[in-house]
Amino acid sequence: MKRTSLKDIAQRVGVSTALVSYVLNNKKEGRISKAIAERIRETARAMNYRTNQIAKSLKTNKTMTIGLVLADISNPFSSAIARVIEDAANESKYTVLFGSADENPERFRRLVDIFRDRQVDGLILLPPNGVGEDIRRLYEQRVPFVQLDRYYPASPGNVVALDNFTAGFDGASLLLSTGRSKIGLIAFESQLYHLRQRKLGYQQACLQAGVPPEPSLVAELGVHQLEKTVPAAIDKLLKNGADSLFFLSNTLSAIGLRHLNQLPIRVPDDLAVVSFDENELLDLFYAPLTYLQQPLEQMGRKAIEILLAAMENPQQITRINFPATLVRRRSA
Amino acid sequence: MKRTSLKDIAQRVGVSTALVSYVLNNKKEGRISKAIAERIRETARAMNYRTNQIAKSLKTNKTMTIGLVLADISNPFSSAIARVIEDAANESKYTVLFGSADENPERFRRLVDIFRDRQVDGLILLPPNGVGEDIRRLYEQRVPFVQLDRYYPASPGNVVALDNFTAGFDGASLLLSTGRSKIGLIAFESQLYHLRQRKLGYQQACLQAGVPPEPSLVAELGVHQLEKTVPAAIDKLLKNGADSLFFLSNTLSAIGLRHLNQLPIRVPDDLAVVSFDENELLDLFYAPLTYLQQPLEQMGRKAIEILLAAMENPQQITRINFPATLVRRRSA
DNA sequence: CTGAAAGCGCTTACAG
DNA sequence: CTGAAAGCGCTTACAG
Repeated sequence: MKRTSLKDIAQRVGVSTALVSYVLNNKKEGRISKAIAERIRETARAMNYRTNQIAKSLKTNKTMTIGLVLADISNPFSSAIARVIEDAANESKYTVLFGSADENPERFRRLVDIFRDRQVDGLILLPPNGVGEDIRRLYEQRVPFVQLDRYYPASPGNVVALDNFTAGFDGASLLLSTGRSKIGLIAFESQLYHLRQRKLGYQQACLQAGVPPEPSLVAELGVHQLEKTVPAAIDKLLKNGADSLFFLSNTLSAIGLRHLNQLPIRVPDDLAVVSFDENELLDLFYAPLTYLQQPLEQMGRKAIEILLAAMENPQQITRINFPATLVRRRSA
Repeated sequence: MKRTSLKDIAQRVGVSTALVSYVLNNKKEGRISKAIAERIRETARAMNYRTNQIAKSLKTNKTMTIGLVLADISNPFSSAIARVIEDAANESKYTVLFGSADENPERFRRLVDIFRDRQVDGLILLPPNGVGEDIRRLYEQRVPFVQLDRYYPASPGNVVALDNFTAGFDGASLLLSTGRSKIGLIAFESQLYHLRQRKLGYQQACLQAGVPPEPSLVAELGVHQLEKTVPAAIDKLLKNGADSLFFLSNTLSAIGLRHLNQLPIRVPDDLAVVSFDENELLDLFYAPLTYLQQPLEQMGRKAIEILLAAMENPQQITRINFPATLVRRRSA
């Protein structure tokens, strides 16, 4: 059963496909006789006409489609972002293609290429390590894109992210202000700028409080086997005398909490804890976690807004850092 | 900066676009002179050629694209499925468009229409309430699709789902076998078939054990305001004497656990608990939850496999129910 | 071994 | 008010 095309309608009504196209797109309003227009619309409805977006896209050079490259859609942070992007994009009639780069530069490049081959109108990127040059090239090729959450500060183009330095600073400061001076840091060994900034913020807060950060209180973990490395890191930091823990991402704290849950240690009395990002887990822990909240909804919407603007006017580039909110609860 | 087209390459090399198309697609191998082929390939590389999938799709009537309609990408169950689908689809060179229907039939229809307008080659659907007729119509229109997880038993077409009746039966049976006879059921009031089946399984298990299911032990909740209704339901069931709780979905148990966490009741001694589906939360609860595990990976892959087969041969339809695995842990 | 030509389903500048 | 025509970037049956 072939889909009905403009031509089918045109033949049935006895007009040109041009005319059918005009009325169905509400172009040239008023310059087409009401009677004909009505007949065309009716016939289109009767024949169950739906426009072939592929054909339309080929002609107009617009696919009304956005490519979203995430770390991993099954991760709560990624999927929360995906939802915001989906809704914001839909409101402007865009559909989103997504892919998970899995912290793998190769996969990232492949996804970007696939999306470009499909002629997406723009890209929202949460890039992994090692693709700074690729981002730069996208910029030079005038592909509309915005880096979201994660970004390469040295690569040009639009950015929407957190003020990660301040967030790290605020998290550590809270701990320090409650009398903790041996803050254990659980971080990724990643070179990702936003993560580096969080760590720098933490260090700055310590220095400023007259508490030189000790390397023995810092654990930097690879992305793999976290189920093993996080508990081991926690044990080590505790052995080294940590009186508090600062998790620099929700993946780390999610796993960390499971471990803390089984330890004969009481949060917050024996150990204060602060984490990044929201997560249902943080609520269920017996001492609801204090955390730094990213304004995801705002950030996602801003990213789409900037992307749409960039499609119109590629000259104007925007780089924004949103402040995190410190949500205080029982753990610190 | 215009993208380079086949024509550009053809002109540069001095051959027809047809020839360029042939060599770049490895068609007519051996029937094209090595020398020319090599020149074409080299030029394509030099000019940074990438094929325009939109144009190719228009001609071939294949977009290498799959539409995935979920309940809500930000829900862990949806996003876990999305990841499996993404990987399985990618392995076969397909890209996936996704959308969240939000338990809303209108949104579901809109998403399906949008995906079809974009000429997706097939659809993976997790349909909400009230779209049985739409599914039937898709079937009649010979659109390749498979219902995944949720489905309308009366609508024709491919299905990949859990054996929900047996899963419900097994969950309740476990509770009964450990001496619990007043099983409180926390369910959705939804008419969704897979949820109904879970409930029927529970009832059947009770009956078979000589424990007539009491309506006062069953709570069926609307999808909204669960943050309030789940705790209220739990309180009610406990008041009515429930000695155990059976959550029919992970959304329900996630919220329920937060409430149980604050109650002066000990799991499993005072109250045994069983839930559906995996979730990090289930681990963090002080009594790790016993739950019915869906073979998501298998189900997702099977869905793609069936979908690809359906694109080749629309006649053959497959309906499969996978068994759930009862994962016993401390809560029951 | 290679090319001219038609056509996929649209849109749109142009002409009348 | 309406239509003929070109063209978006590909593929492919056909002819030579």
